[in-house]
Amino acid sequence: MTSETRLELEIEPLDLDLTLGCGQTFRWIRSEDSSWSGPLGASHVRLRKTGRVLEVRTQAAEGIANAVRTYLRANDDISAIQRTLRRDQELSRGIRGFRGLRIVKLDEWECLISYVLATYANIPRIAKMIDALAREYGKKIDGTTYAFPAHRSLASASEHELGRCGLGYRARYVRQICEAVDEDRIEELKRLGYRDLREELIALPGVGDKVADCVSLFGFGRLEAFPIDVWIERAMKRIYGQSGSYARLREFASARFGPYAGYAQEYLYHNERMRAKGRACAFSHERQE
DNA sequence: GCCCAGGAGTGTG
DNA sequence: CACACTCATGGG
Repeated sequence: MTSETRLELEIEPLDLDLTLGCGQTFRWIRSEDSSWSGPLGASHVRLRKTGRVLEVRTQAAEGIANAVRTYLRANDDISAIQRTLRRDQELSRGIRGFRGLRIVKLDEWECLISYVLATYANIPRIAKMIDALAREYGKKIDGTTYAFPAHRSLASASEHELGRCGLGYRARYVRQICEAVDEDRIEELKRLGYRDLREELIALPGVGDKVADCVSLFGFGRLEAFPIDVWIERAMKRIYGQSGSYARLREFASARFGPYAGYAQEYLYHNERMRAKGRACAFSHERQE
């Protein structure tokens, strides 16, 4: 007896394939008609972009328009961000093709757990672990979709039970984080500046430099965060000739990209991955050896 | 079978 | 500070 809601939004620029396709978030599924479906908060939505129109279909809920706009960071001024980043000589030639790549705003708790799971696992497996957790501990949204588990629900599970979702050694970290962080703690963290937030996140078991920056960026929306994984490390060396410790690379990125380092990171990340797949890539010049 | 994965923790030089 | 080793397991 639930009726489907259909609405149209305009969020520009926006490329769903680039934004939801790989890396930032792990729960969206692309259909053959190039629509994307996935859980958004407590609802299940289907997104499709035709021209400038973003079509949203969902079974649920008031406020879905705002939820989508928040999730896709509709208020980010991509043109202004790209104008700023284009001052970087190396970045300037390629980023126009990434205009539709937006940073997403994930739920803080979901993001924290997801990126702890993401350590030393590839993307298909990360998606599988999260899906298993949602199926086991998340609230059922509709026939096949489960919401990401709330803190209360995950906290009720033992390490062994969590391990049955295929988490491997990560089960212990999830268990420990459940003990160290609850909803109130998340609210406190929201009020911190990036540096303090980062410090508090790193203090958590299973959270190091990279995960702390991913959670700062995708969960807490701190656009100055610059997560450095193996792909970014390669890009920094290949394009800028930079290598060394995490702190050193982070300082380089911060000085170079400033308050929008997070967007620069996404552009570099996607470019490097496309390059590895042998596709046309934006910033192609070599600088190694 | 092999190699690698959006790393982190721990120990050592 | 830098490096080396381990962690548990699944995808490609």
